[in-house]
Amino acid sequence: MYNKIIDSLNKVQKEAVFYDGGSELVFAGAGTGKTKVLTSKIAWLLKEKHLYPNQIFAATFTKKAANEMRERVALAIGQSVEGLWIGTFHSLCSKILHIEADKLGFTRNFTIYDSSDQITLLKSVMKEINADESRYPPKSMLSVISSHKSRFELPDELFAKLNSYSDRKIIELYDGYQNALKRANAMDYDDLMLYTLMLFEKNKEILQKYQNFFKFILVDEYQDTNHVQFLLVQTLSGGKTPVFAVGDDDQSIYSWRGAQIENILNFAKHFPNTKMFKLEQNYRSTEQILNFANTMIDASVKKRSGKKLWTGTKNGSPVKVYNYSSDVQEAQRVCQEIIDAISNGHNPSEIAILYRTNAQSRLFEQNLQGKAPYVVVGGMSFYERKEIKDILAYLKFLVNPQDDISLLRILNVPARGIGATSQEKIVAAANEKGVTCGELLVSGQAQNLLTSKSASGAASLRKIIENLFELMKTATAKELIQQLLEETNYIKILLEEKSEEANERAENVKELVNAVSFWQMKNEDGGIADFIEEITLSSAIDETDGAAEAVNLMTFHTAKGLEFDKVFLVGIEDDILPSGLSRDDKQKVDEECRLFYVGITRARKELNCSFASRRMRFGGIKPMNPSPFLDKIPTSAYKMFNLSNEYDNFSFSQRNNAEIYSKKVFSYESKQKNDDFVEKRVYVADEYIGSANEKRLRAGVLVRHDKFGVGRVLSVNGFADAQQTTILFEGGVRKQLMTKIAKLEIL
DNA sequence: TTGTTTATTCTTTTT
DNA sequence: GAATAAACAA
Repeated sequence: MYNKIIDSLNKVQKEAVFYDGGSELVFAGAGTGKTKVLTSKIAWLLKEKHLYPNQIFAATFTKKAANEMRERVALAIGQSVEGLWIGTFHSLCSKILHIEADKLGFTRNFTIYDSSDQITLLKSVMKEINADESRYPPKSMLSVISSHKSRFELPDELFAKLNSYSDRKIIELYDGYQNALKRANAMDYDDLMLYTLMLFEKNKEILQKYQNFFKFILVDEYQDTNHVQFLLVQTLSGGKTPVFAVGDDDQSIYSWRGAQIENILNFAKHFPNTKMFKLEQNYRSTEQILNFANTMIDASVKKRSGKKLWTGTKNGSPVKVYNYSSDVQEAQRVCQEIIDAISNGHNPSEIAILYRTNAQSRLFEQNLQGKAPYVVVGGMSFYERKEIKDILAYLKFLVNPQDDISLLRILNVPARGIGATSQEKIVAAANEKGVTCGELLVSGQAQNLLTSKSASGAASLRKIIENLFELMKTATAKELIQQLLEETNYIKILLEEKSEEANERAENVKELVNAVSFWQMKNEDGGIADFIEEITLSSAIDETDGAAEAVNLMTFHTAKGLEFDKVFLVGIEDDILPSGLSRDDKQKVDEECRLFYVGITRARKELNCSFASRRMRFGGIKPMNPSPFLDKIPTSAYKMFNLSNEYDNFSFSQRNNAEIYSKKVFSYESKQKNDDFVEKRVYVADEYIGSANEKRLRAGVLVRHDKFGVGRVLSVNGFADAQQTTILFEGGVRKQLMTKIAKLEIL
């Protein structure tokens, strides 16, 4: 098998795999066999260089990629690769930290806080130091903190170079947040890497241990590494261990998460005697799709390493670009085409709908519902649901009793009479005594602080927790969660509500038990702590069942690394792609362009892009324009279909119906409410008409032409250079003009 | 203290 | 439109 795989490599791929002179950087364009090269390299190291699996450190971007590579390596060398250090930076660091936690003042069973835990914790810190939430929005504070962390900027140094009050408060928050995490024996995502790096910097013996341990370091998706990750690789390599980095600057789409595209562009400077390889032969897409991608990114992004993908695959079908009248029509048409394709024998799992934001999935789901199997990857995950987070909070507290965030979440869940006032009392007492809330509760001191009703609630929670602590010593993960549900009556209380929603929640909780059981079968000696860590470090893509035969719906970001025969890129509109929040910053716009590029290059055989002229956004219908990225592509690179004048009335009435149902107007009896309904309806219609009054060129707008004078636009067809405007001028003169040439002034 | 309704705010991407 | 916060009633 090994020889067969090596033989199937092309010339450059072979050179990269067999190179034996130190660090390497492989620029691997989309679909050029990146994973193949990585797995071949690992197989080569094991087979030809006789390394042990545990001497190889390989960082990937998702767990799914790691698993896939592990399997492929095992297949190639025909034996198990147990012990291979392969995973995301987060999970690899977590593995090291679990071993070395005590050197950093944590215990082995520290908790990893997810984003909602982070917000709760930060908010509690803000309360403590009197930071106003409207002035310091927790969410944006967290992103500031995160970017400091990803650049390895610690609170102490930041305090040293302060200049204004505002800065100081933010660093105080950062500092307070870090201390609170430590008190809770918890780390956030950034901490996993930050603390590993700090461990290596502080403790040279430990660093040497790992440096001697690893004989080869591989990093996938190198363009998406942040500064701390770069430092980790550099430190671990120590200038000696070869680093094999693979990446594509054209697919750098995570700068908002701290990724530095400079890492890949400056790789040769950072690692001595780097050998560079460029993979440019694409094995995935048709010539038409590649041409579409290449011309788009060539024209839009200047700062690139520069490479040109090419393919031997001719005879593909042209890329299609559709202009729809509305988001509703877009969803209907796209879904109908998919349904037809499936009935013509297409495999649903080879079809994908990709969009910029998760919110866009809804209309597509509605139109596929009951007509075609589909999966929505990402968005609100199963583990983010209230009921699941509740149960997990119990489990997290049991694993790490210092975890106050989890304790406060379950303090009154299910309701046991410990409201906001009681909770504040406990928190205040804990702060005063310098202990955790958990300690107060378990020791029984919490009860003494409270009024009789709340005190008995606290006592019953204490009892539950003590029982579970005891059970945890002997029970399996599955038994523990079952007993937990039993003692808290969680499911029973839900079922007593007798509402559809509560029933569904109860079902979800049962599903969690199933998930634990299933996991336990695969991880026989794993404890509940391992289960929790696995799900907190999983991404949406890891959770999806690859075997499911279903149409895939996901964001451009989530789609990175995947490929499908038939791809629909929807909502390719200005203000969505690029996002309105990126529009003013050239660097951000470039990243959005690369995001579009990532989307395009997911397609193997067929690519369809679409944009709508109107779209429901922020609770209203807004006029939309095609993405400026489409303008950059020569019209010869695709086939344009303008359907913006069809089905207008249909989408109109459907929207009004949606309005009626969403407001539940029919459920109101009173006359007054019915009047509201009428008003609402008029309002909706007004918005449609209102859109024409905006300073945009579309039907209804008054324009002035140098020669023909003032006229009213009847219709606008096509876009970019090919866009034509039909105008009825004063005196009944009707003209069809090329927008680009006829300098129209919008009145 | 708890559950419900109303008001307000904020709308990107995720390990 | 949705999620969250605030206000209110019980």
